[in-house]
Amino acid sequence: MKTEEIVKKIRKAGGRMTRVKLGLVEVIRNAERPLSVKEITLKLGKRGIVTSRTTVYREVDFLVRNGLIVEVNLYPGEMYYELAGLVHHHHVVCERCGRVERVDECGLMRAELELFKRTGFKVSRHFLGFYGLCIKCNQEGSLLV
Amino acid sequence: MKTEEIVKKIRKAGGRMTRVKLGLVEVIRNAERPLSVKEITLKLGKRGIVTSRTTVYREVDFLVRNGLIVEVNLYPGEMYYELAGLVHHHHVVCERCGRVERVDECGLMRAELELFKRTGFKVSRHFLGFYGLCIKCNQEGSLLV
DNA sequence: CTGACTGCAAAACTTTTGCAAGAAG
DNA sequence: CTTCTTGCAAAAGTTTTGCAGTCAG
Repeated sequence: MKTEEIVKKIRKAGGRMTRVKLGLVEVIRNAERPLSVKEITLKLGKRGIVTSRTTVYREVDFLVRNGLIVEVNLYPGEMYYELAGLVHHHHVVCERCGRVERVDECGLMRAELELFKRTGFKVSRHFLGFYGLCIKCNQEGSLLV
Repeated sequence: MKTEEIVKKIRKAGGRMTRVKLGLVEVIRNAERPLSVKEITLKLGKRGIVTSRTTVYREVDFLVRNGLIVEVNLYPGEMYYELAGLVHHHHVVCERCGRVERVDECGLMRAELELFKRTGFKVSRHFLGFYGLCIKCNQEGSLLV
């Protein structure tokens, strides 16, 4: 999604172009994994956009409601966000070092179709996360705690 | 998992047989979907086991650490729990009426194997939830809001 | 000007922790 | 009698809300 398109969507939704809104989209666009509100606020600060967490919560809410970013229920305790409209993918979470990576491709479309045929449940989205040990932590596992 | 086996596991872990621990396992065993701590506390109360949420949090923690129940990251905001050792399955969540149902069977084993071959990431568990409209809400969708 | 945005303080929630009293084994 | 359990109160952490001042269009 290009900046132009984003600006258009924000305008269409009655939103105003503020430093937080634009910065937030940039921060999320440049992140290589979903970010929490705390992380977003920090990254905004590093770009010189000092703001309150309250404002970030409100802007995130606005952007989610208008389909510019999406919630990712990656880990309990807090919600994560990533850019909407990415190629469909899922996440791999290392439970030791916390690294999060994307897994492109997903073969769940057929499963959803069959679910619908069998039960009438119409899936609009799904969440899939793999939790385990990344290759690095797996190798270190035998040495360290 | 039978009650006997559960009692044995609790003993082995150094836990004591208290009304909360036993009641909690029964409540979760009889639930047809994962329950939150709030729900567990309520259901315990209905069985005459009045306790504090603090205690439920602690017992849940004990039971998770000892593999008797498992966390289910079903919905943001709070954690859900269900009995461990069930046949591997996932959940379908209706975003309108909130109904949660199980979907047995899951074809992710091969995906995990391929992930390991490709990246060395060793999956220990995965979470998959389908979110959408159940058949009832889907039909009412055109009539109501 | 009007309505959206901002930020502080405070509230609402879930979850965790300290501590002293109570109970299981 | 040892150590786990319990529950209250308080703390910690995320998220929401009220309100008054600010700013975009």
